[in-house]
Amino acid sequence: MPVTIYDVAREAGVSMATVSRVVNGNPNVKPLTRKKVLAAIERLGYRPNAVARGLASKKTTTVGVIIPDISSLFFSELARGIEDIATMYKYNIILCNSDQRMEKELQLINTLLEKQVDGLLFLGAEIKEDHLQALTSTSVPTVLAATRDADNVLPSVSIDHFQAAYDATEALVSRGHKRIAMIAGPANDPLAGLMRYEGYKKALKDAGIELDEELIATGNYFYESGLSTTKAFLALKNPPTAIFAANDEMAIGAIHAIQDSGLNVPGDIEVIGHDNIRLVEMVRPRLTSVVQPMYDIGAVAMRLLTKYMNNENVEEHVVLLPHRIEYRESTKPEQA
Amino acid sequence: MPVTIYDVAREAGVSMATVSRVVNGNPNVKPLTRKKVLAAIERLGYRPNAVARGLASKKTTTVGVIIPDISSLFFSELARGIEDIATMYKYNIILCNSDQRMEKELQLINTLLEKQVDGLLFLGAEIKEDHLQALTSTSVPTVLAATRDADNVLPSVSIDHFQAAYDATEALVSRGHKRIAMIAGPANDPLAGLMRYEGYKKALKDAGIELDEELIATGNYFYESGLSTTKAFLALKNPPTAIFAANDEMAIGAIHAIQDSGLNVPGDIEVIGHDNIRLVEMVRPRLTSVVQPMYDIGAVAMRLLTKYMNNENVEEHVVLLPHRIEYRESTKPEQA
DNA sequence: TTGGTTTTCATAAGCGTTTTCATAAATATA
DNA sequence: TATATTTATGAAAACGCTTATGAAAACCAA
Repeated sequence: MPVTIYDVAREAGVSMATVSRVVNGNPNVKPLTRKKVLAAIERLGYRPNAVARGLASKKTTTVGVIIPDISSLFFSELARGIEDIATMYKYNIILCNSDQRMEKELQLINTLLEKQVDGLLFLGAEIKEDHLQALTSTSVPTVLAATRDADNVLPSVSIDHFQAAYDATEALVSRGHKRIAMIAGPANDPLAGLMRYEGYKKALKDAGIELDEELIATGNYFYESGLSTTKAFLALKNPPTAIFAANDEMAIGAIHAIQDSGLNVPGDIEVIGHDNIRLVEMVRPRLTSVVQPMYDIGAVAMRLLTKYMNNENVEEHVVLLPHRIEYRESTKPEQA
Repeated sequence: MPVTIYDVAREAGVSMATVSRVVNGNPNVKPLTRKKVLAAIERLGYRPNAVARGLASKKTTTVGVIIPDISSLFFSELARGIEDIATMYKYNIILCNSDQRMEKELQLINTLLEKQVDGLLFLGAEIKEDHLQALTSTSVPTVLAATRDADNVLPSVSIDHFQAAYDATEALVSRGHKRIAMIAGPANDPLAGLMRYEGYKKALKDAGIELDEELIATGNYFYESGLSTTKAFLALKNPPTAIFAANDEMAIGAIHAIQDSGLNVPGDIEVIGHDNIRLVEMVRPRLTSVVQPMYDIGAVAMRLLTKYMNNENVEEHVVLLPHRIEYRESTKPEQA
């Protein structure tokens, strides 16, 4: 029923091949012919069928994006970066939520490959052997965003989580704190979970501060867990004087727990978060946070992927974006 | 290079048709044959080509989603609802950001139709004649989510914005307020902007309160605009005693502006927001807000779309989901 | 057995493009 | 003018699958 390239060809009095050339901007078409074809297209309201094109050309101008949870402030910002660059390079995005469940992740990889995506963007936490297996056994280029496989087999774009956490802790140390608590992420999250914890430990060690197990809690990145873990900290006989949370939501939970107990931030306890999501500006006091450039990670990852899809040369397949600390009112000015 | 259905057929000693039947779960295959085919598939690592299938079957099991901005807390929650239901019905999502720019919206509609999506979900603010034109001139079913066209031509899922705003204002009235300010949305946003404003006006009128232009500000839905408009309110010789903001982010901005000026919420000024995004729990005092069930809107819209795609019967093509007010600490308990 | 059903499968015709490949037309070169 | 190049076009073969159509096989009742 819909009008096809064949209809246009007949209407314009040329062959399908010529119509195809016109549609695809092939220069080898006489201007007059091009005009006739364009007129026919207009007259008939022809709309090229991208599926047929995909079959014939073996390109879909579509990339698959596997993301843990699009409703998270963190990932949705990343997704926006991905989509903007994708649009710039004329790609569309098939977006899938994985909830970090490995089984689902593997299944999604498969579905997306069935759909013949030209490339794959994988966001998640842990990259296991099965992931590597699935992602490397295809010729479809893949880039990891905001994560990294242990052996740097796959191209990836992220920040140096260890160093970022080190810097955050160090900032607290340099403010004279001895009892610095950490609300860490789950240990099965090697980067945002484990690496940040390692960075924290190293910073303490370098400062000659002994690790106190009581000051380490594990959260799940949600506000609620920041609230509850901090309540527990405050109940200690010797509570912390500073808290570093592995992400901002938990940090905000920490702030509220502190305030709810009648204490002051940063007066009594200083708090520093991680990621610098938009929320940090929407709390009082506003949250000091390690800037993780989510949008840029998405954008750079997508850009990197386009290079692989075009067989362009790539110098560095593991890119670490810079991080920094954005100081706000949840920490005191550094001592002179 | 990749293995095709033909390879599987040869390997299993059957015809392509039979392989196709097995892959698609057609029951008309002898168990033994099915087993042979499955074994061959396994052995060869066959992965069906969805593009070829799409061309042959004229179904892509893909739906297009046009969304203003995925990085917004509001829309990303909606998107999650859409995606979950889509997954449930075996559809994939092509996600596109429109930034509410009409030109881009129209272009995206076109692109998605080229990609032969089985259905279209459109989220945005204003539905103009051009949108209607583009969306009704195709046989691809479309559902509007979180918005509605003026004449209810297209299927849609949303809430009754007028009534919701009425209720919110009325709640403030019933608490004895006479000077109730509103931070409205842009007037070119017919539902969340205009309708909520109308609801506010009507509630005041019904309460016999005269409209004071000074107490009406227009924001852009961002935190910053809540902050600045409220600062202006506070500078009035006769400032408001209650504020209704057209969305939560602006309401939170309002709270902080009030607190920054040394006043108390809800003691001096009560604040009520709209949408009930996750943020409302992350402020002190926690924000009273009109619940707009974003996730459900997305989910219901997607479900509705599946019905159209399957030619199922649909009783009501314009669905209004219920709203309610969730009371928290930014408002005082109702007077006895 | 016979004839009628029902199952099970193979053949082959699309689906709407892109992309060789070959040829015709136009232009340049000698 | 004749020949060599270049440029424009068309014919037709993929691309990998679904889906009539219809034949063969298997089953059943009489």
